[in-house]
Amino acid sequence: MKSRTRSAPRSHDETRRQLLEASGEVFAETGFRDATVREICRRAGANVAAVNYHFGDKETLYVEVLRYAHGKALEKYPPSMGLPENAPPEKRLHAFIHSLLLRIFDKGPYSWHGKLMSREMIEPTGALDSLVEERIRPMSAQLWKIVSEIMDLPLNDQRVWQCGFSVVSQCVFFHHCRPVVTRLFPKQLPQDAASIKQLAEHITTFSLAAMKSIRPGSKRKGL
Amino acid sequence: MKSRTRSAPRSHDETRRQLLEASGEVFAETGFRDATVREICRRAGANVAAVNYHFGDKETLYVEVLRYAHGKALEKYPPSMGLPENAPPEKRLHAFIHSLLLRIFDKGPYSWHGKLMSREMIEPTGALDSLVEERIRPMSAQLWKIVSEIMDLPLNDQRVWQCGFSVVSQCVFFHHCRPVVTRLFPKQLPQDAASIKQLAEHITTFSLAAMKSIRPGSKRKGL
DNA sequence: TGACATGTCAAACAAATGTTTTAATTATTT
DNA sequence: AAATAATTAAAACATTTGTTTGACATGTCA
Repeated sequence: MKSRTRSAPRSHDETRRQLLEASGEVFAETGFRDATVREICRRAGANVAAVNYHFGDKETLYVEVLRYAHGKALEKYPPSMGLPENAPPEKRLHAFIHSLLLRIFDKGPYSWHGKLMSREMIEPTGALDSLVEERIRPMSAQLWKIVSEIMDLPLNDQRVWQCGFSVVSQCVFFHHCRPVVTRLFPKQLPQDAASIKQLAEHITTFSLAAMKSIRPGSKRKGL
Repeated sequence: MKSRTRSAPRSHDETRRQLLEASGEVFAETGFRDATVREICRRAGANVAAVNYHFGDKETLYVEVLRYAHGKALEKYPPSMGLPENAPPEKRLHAFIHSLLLRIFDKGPYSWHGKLMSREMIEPTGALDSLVEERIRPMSAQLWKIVSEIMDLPLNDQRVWQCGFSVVSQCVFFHHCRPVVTRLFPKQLPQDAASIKQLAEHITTFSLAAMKSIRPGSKRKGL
């Protein structure tokens, strides 16, 4: 017991990681309920009892997977995209939008992150609470700060709040409504890096124009 | 057999209807898999065997419910929005946005229709194909016509297509991301008719400003 | 009224599945 | 090398749940 942390067995962490990867896939494909522990363990090359041994139960595994996925995605595509804190807000907005799109449309080994999040929207589990507080709220704060600077309005102004959501909504739309968009216009869904970049530019242009027009002192006020 | 349709038993259709209503609620609340036949029958005041007797199995019941919900929603919100064809496109855009929001935030007895649609986004069933063709495509065509007029661009221009989606995305956002928005800002979710109206005005102003700025010949072009 | 069809109900069935148990295996430490 | 702790594996367990069954009730028609 004394040297337990140091003497971590060779393949413990490896099995744990394999379980996380496998369950990420399975949960994304079939949802929490339809995902079976047996299938997860099969893909992870582990025994049926492995989930319970390493995570306690299926639900705890799910919570850990959400954490793991979001962490990996943020690590791969940081919201600032390497931009300095004092860059002009317009550029930071573009970086924010572009990185969010990249995370959403990522085709890499952690692409199931997006699907897991979508499922949480429809059917929130206990995992969502901590996810919102730990990951999403800080990101939102960043966005609202950017919007507030662009619109030259205080952070608690309702217009800032609304415009922030207008920005995010355009980013997550293609992700959440993919089945409908696919059926309406099979060719138009963002696929490669180029089309994602183009979409990011559209959303940035669209939103910037709107915000600058809404902000106080602007001459153009919509209709 | 000869007089079977005429001599339909007294409570047959009634039980069937009760099952549809009850399962609509339950499917929307918990999803297909988590919905139990026992709970559905309990709410419908029927026996556990009722689902299998009337619909064959649980899956057929689900398909029938989607049909049923679709019909009810169309009945309550007919696609026509009451505005004349030749009204200015700005006003038609506002009407389009407002009515879409009203549909989304409807609190009526068939409000589970929206949730079922959301679930179809995550996990499309065969029912989605006809739903898109019969209901969503005509509505989209209306919107793109409006956007095309506002931006003074042809219908097949990619910018028209993108801006149309930017408009819709803002409308469906609060519906799809409600769990997150609720946790971030519990007070800010549109609840009553007044806040829905206000949101419709924001989205209209935001989008109009953006589109007029993007359209050719405009002096302001975002950043 | 009596025979027949139809719908309802309680109970049981069968399959899936999360979890636990117990033994075997492997790694680490003394 | 022996002992101890940690991990894996196979099997069994317990519960949930969709479905079926056979009896009972009810309405229809001869």
